[in-house]
Amino acid sequence: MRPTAKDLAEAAGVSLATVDRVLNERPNVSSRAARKVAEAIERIGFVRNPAAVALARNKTYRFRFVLPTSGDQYLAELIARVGEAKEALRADSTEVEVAQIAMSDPHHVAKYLTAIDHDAVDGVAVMAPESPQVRDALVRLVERDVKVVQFLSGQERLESADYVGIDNFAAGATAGKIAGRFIGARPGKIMVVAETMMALDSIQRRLGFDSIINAQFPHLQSLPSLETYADEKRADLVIQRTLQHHPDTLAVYVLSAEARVPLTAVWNAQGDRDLTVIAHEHTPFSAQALRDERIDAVIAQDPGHAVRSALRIMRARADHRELLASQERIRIEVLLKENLPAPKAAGL
Amino acid sequence: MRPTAKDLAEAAGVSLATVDRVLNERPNVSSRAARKVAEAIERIGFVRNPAAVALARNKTYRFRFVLPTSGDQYLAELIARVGEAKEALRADSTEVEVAQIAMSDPHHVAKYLTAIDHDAVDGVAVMAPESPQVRDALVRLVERDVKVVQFLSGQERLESADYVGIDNFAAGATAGKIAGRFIGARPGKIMVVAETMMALDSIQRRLGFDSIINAQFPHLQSLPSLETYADEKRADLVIQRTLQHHPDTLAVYVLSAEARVPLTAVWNAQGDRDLTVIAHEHTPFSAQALRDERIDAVIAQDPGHAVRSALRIMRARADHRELLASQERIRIEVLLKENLPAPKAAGL
DNA sequence: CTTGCATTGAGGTGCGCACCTCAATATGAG
DNA sequence: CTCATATTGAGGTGCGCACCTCAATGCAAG
Repeated sequence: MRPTAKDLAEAAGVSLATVDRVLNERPNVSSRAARKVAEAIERIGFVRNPAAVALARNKTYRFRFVLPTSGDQYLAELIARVGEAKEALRADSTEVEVAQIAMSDPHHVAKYLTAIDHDAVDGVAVMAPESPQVRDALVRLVERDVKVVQFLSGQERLESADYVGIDNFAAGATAGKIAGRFIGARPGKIMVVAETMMALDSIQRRLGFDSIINAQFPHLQSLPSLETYADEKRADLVIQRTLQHHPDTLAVYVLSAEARVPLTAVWNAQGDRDLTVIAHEHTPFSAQALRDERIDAVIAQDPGHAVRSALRIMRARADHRELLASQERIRIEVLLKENLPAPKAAGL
Repeated sequence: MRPTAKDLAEAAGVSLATVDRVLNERPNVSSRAARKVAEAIERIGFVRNPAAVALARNKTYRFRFVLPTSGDQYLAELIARVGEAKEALRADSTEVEVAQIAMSDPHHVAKYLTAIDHDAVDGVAVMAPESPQVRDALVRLVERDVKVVQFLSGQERLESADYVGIDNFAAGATAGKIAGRFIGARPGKIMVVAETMMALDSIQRRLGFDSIINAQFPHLQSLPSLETYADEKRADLVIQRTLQHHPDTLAVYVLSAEARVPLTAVWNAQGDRDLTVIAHEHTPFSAQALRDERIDAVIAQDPGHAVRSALRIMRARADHRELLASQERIRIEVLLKENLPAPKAAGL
């Protein structure tokens, strides 16, 4: 039979009350008693019954995802996954909500984060661009004992918070390797497009990409990043111009999650060129383009996994629990037409 | 406040006892009462508190992984992941164990499975080669109300059991696509090596591989499968002979999880040829070879994910619970040197 | 009407723990 | 020694549900 707290008290030679004080880190425990209990825990292999703990605490956890308003397909996918998790966690007294706020003004974001109070929320997963204001606001959140997860965003990593997402340098390097190997021996140029190069993740992907192209594919030259600013007309213009100026363009690498605007522009302007196309994130658009062989490869991070991982982390932190690091590492996935997940999985 | 069973009874206009009968599917409930309760569940949004259920049931779950004895590195990795899960689930009254049995004789495997009794085990995850005997034994296990998961193995899918693992045809197709694109325009041959082609998963991978090579890379020819039977001498021999007979060999595709024997033979015999090498599964060996650029790409299925998925499925089945299908789909991962996970993740 | 069975309700117990109160004892400072 | 404070123990309550017993009611067949 599995030992209970009562058994533990007996084994440690103390009362149940003292065991309770030790287990829940309450005050007024002598170091001698604490040691006795700790030793007994090891000796009899005591493990708290999480079900009983949850029942007795009768606490509801409240976690919030703070996401941008501007909605590309990847964001929509992300929100759908949060919705799924929300349903799945309803049983576990865990409330999950999404707040979408404008990310353009760092002060506004910081203000929003600062207004979050510890009583209303146990943890937040924040997807916001890098800025000192936001970083400070996150630090203050942590100080108020709100668990913080830096979520899929190119922020400087905080010591006091967890990060969920891929290594963007490595993701860029992966894209570079695929591009180089897919292109083959032909010399030529690679067009690199981003929504904006202000974002840290775009910068890191670019650096990773270039590091591989330069080191391993010297016959290829990656052109300066084009920025679309999510503006269709501008994208058409700069992309068309670039393709004209560089007739020897062999490939296109889209750094941002939203590939629709730049790639539509590319397809309009490419003529009869054979371009190797690499984009980021699995979305309905990128999946269809993979199937149509208009995109050759997609570098992706699974949004469902990211959401669940963020929730597991916040929950574990709230309970002062350890977690399985290997499960929380988000993989840099390489998606081709051939290993694309089936669109709608038959309910298993 | 979240509604309890008591609230549900009130809302349904029945007693707690009847609610209990309905919720736990006990006999002696009129269809009228059942309807009233079901309606009230919808109306007030009642959800059982899993913590309370777990506590009241006070049941310990027992799950067993039935794996082969013969140990390649992937199997070792798998067993290590089961060990991790075992530790993690200790708190949740869930016992996880590994049984390694010889898989060479289907009768022996079937006998082992048949000997498992319902009282001792709630679920088994079986990794065994296809055979009618094993399939029948699994069906009988299901009939005895043991939850069965077909685990990472090339078995004909049972209707009554879950499958955890990748689509091996798609995995082979992915390998084919990578091989074709990495090789480029040069015409030549691809050597295909397997431990044995008796295994269904090897066959499916081969079919997937060939389908892509034939359809998309007509300048490439994939040679008949070489079988090593895990015999180093034999591997050396057949591989050396094949390389001699086909000087225009451009790539090697190793179908089996154990790539060490065939690839060592290849490296010994390749001379100054530049070969594109594709293998399966992330192991210390394949990871190191990726880093050394002796393997170009690895097609992998995450063993940690597979183990956790199998456990989640068995647990959900035992509780008659639904589960999130998207979480249980094992991805066909493409690993390059650039997106290889860090060897030892710093504890997060 | 009576008998037998199906259905329902009332109520109790226990799962393992968190959290609380109150009294008893120990320890240290002065 | 005396008082204040720190430490400890005993005991109770409740979390939400599963599982059990027993009595009461319903209903239908004979």
